[in-house]
Amino acid sequence: MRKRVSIKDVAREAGVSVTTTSYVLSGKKDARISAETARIVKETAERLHYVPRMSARTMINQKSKLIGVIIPQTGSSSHLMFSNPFYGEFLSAVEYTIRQNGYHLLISGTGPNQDYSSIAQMRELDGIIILGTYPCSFLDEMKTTGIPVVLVDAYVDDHYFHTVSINDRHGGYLATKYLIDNGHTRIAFVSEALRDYGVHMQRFRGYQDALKEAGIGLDEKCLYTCDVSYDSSYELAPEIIARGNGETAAFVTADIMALGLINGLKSIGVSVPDDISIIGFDDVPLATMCLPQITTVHQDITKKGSTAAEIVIEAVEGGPKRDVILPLYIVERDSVRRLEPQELAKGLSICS
Amino acid sequence: MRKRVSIKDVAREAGVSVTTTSYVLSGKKDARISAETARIVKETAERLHYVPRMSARTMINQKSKLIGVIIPQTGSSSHLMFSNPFYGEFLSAVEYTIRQNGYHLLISGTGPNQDYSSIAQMRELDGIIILGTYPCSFLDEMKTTGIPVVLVDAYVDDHYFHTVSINDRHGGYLATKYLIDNGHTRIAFVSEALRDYGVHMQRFRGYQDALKEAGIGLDEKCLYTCDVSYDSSYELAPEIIARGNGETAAFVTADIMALGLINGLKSIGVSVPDDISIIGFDDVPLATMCLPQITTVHQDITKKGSTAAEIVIEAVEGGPKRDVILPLYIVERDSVRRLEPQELAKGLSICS
DNA sequence: TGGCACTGGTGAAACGCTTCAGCAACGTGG
DNA sequence: CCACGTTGCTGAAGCGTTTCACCAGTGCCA
Repeated sequence: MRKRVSIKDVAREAGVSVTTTSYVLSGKKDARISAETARIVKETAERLHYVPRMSARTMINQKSKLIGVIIPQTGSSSHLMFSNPFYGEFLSAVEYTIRQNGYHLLISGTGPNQDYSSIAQMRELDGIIILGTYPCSFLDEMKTTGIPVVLVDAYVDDHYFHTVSINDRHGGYLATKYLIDNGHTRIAFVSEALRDYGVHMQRFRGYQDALKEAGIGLDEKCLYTCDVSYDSSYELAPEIIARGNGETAAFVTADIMALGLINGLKSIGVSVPDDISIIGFDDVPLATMCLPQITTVHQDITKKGSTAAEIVIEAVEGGPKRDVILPLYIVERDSVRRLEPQELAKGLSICS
Repeated sequence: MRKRVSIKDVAREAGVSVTTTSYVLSGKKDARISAETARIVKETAERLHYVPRMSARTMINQKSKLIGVIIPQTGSSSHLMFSNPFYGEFLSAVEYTIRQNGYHLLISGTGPNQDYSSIAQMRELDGIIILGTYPCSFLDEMKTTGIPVVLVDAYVDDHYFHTVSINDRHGGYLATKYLIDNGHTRIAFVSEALRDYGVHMQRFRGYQDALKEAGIGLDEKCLYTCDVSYDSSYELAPEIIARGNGETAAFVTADIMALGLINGLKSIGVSVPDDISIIGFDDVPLATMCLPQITTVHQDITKKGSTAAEIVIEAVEGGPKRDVILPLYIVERDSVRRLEPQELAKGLSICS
């Protein structure tokens, strides 16, 4: 394999200096180059298939035109970071937006002993998009690098970071209120293990808000935890029934979990929404592909991705601090049933 | 923001030369460094949070430790490259394997006028994984760069490229034969538009093989085309019924399409598998999340991703040419119904 | 003709790192 | 005491770019 052609080769072949070649090819408008020379250089570069190397450019401008994305590892498996379709849609939007702006995307899942701030420095990333929540020490490290960071779906109160999110608390409130408005009073809350700064915590707060507003007491027995994955919530179904709390509805904080739960319940003879109503969160495409179609809190995942990408690029290019909150709303489908007044007293029949 | 610490800073602080510092930190065993000096240098580097820059290393070794992945844009949308859950699972496996080997992953979707060989050269990618099929000119360009390429799910007959695939033709054969063995003789074939070198073409060949073996003539009217997406196949449902070919079964060449079709049929009152049987391909997680659960041709997508990653890394490090064919098999679920002999004569009742 | 501005171009330094070649000091065997 | 190998370390070149500073030539005006 022969050596790759460098700017020197183009210069020699075109009969001009490296400096001139560089000026022509990098298209600086203030450089004084005659039209003829420019033509020759461009032609020569074309002919030799010259492609400038980013590594050399990076050394000089301290800009790599590379954006990093960090995606959380959900659950226990070490590399099923895409088990939730949410990530695919998000990533797709980020990649597209980044690319349209002349950047490229470097992705990394999260491992136990991965040092992301090192990766960021090693690769001289211009900016980073971080999805989900992480230990504060990690974010502190990121801060010291001085690289712009956009936090998505994380509630970290630090002026340094840009953020993109939805009002998860309000979403949780809306979901729960929707169930209440449909006559439910015993409402299970199913989510990932609650962590500070996480979206699930916020959605839980919203759940509490709606309960409180309706004068319904919080019953800790109605709180369930599982991984954000289909299988994990599927396996949760028997436990919910076994506990015998008589819930007539459940607010599940991710559609993928809602679907797992619905099918898990179905597998043990409990029907949604006949026996129990379920509302999800996210409105991933999956929510309409199954039966019953899932009533859920809609958020625009693609918009979330493209917004995060836009912000990080703006920040790289000197833009101001930004915090964007995207809208959200309930979309009514078939997984929630209206409870008639006379049913209220009875509670969930299968638990009687 | 202060200047980033470089190897010079470490050297000065540790009171040794840059050369010595480099030898210590890059851990060359043949370098002759006293234990004491090594200790001091390491300590200093740690204390200053020194992280070597890849761009500088890349210039010297001509190795970027960067692997690229190219994912096809499915359908007409410009950035829904993850509309098929297949990609997420594949990418996840690739990313994990790559990372475990000290590489990082650069991803790029496909755009209309994207020049990937330029990206590859610009970023000095060590290797590339290409998913799906592309115009030959594109592959030729990749070849001229001399960068190792692993083709996944593409039937290109060129010794230069490594490949990872399954026996799609055999898979198509098995799927079709399964339908035939269950008593079906009028069998629709639903796939993406057939292209040379593509997996769908191979699956079609398998479909033909099985038909021929069973003495069933190929009926062009039973061939349907749509995008590899849920929505596109959903919308195909009315057309299949409208054509009135009396198919009692369909072989759909991707699960996501199979699901779209099933639900599309359902929406117009046609039940799977009661009215029509459907077999899919891929066995994505989705296939078991819906009702009926989809009978399909299983392939190990995660394995496909990790294998592609392993091969590309091996190739980068001087490994031999490799062509891997992964196993596949039918997994029986609920979307195919056994047709009883007396039903054969009648054909599909709804079309009568 | 001298002074000056403008045009079109070049040389060389710099970015951060690796690595070759070489140097001084110190045994060690003859 | 010389020759030679070994140990521990360093100087400087070089990777492919960009960019600052400078230079030669030309035209123009006073």
